[in-house]
Amino acid sequence: MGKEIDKIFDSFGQNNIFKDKVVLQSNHIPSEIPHRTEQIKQTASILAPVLRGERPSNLFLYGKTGTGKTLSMQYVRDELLKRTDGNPNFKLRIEYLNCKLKKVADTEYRILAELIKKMGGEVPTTGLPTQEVYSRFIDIIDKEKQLILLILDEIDQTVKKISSDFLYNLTRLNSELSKTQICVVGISNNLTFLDDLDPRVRSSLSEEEVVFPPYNAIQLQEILKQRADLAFKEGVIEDGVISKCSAFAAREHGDARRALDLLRVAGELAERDHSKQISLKHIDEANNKIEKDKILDVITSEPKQFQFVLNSIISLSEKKNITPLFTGDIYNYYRDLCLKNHMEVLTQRRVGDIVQEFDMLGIINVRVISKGRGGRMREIKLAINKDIIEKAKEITQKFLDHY
DNA sequence: CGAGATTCATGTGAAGTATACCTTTAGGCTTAA
DNA sequence: AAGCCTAAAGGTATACTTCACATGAATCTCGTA
Repeated sequence: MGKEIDKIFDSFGQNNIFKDKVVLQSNHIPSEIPHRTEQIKQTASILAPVLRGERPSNLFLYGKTGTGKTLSMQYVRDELLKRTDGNPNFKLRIEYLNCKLKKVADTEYRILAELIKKMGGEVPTTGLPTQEVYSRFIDIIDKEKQLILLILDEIDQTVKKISSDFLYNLTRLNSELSKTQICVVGISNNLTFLDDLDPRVRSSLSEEEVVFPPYNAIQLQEILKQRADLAFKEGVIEDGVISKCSAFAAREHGDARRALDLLRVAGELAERDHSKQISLKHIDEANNKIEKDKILDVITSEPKQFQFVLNSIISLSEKKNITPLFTGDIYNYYRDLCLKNHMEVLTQRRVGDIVQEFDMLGIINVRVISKGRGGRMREIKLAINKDIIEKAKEITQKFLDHY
């Protein structure tokens, strides 16, 4: 036993793939951001007034996932902080918040609570009127004279739960603040997000806009090469690996984050194989692994009723092998499942909403169809491959066996 | 035969309810002077 | 009398339920050719 472990750790120690893995991790901010100079310049010049202690225009960034929005914004943020750090004349705070985080920042209340926490305050998870949380937020911000830059990432994800009044209020907070000034930077993946917004909100939230176009395959290759040189030891990358990575990512609307993840995971897999090189095979494996991990992660963190519903969908589609499932079938199966396990049964209304949420998560595909006299219903298909379905079923099954 | 009415099974929005938790307040008890 | 604890009152966000109306195309109806 001891020898086995020694073997594992020893071979891990003599890492022959990575030189510096950090540069491939998604939170890493490189010193150079290729092909985004124009966007960074724009952002910087819009936000530059903060350096004189003036409030800049509210700003809105949009582009698809992995086009460097967050990265560029964080780069600009760091530069701004570098220049204001230690300046006694005014204080600059830049707070970044990702609104997509389920159960953390996906409602008005929770976003405010999260912001307060970041500013060093405390707020209970429930029980307070939102208005009260709002005014606490104002209090805590307005305690001392400062300039606040609020970066709300992926606000489009929450637009259904957040009234546009909230966004409007945020952008107009300044009138309620005496010492502090605030500026809102919104980041959105959805290019049509602004169109669905109340015109008042739109005009005040996006006084300025910066668009991030997707990278093309050539640009992706350059990005990958640059980072790979830093991350990997010499010669560990087999020919064609980089171009395959970028091809994969280009297929996904030029998602650079995806490409980098691919490369990193492929490296990890190669390391685990004790290979001397990262081969094309590793890229394929990495592609599966990433997809799988991402989905399984989401499923695992879902509450039990959601797991029951998902389990019903999986079991039903396996058992009957009818690929398009319909709402009614699923609900019946789900209800039996609950009864068998002595669980409370949710209403069909609610289950319908849960199914819709799974659709949003990309685990299933849902389409409302009308079968004429046969009624109207959702047509449901699993959107994940066999391999993942197996695992997903295990997860949800585990949940089930507890009862 | 074809236009319009009907129908089915669920979609969907709004309003209501249950739960878990928060603050405030008033009373009761303890304590120290 | 001041200070502290407790419990009740009054209030909220969130997840879920209830109620009522909306949908959209296959099917039916019925007047017409």
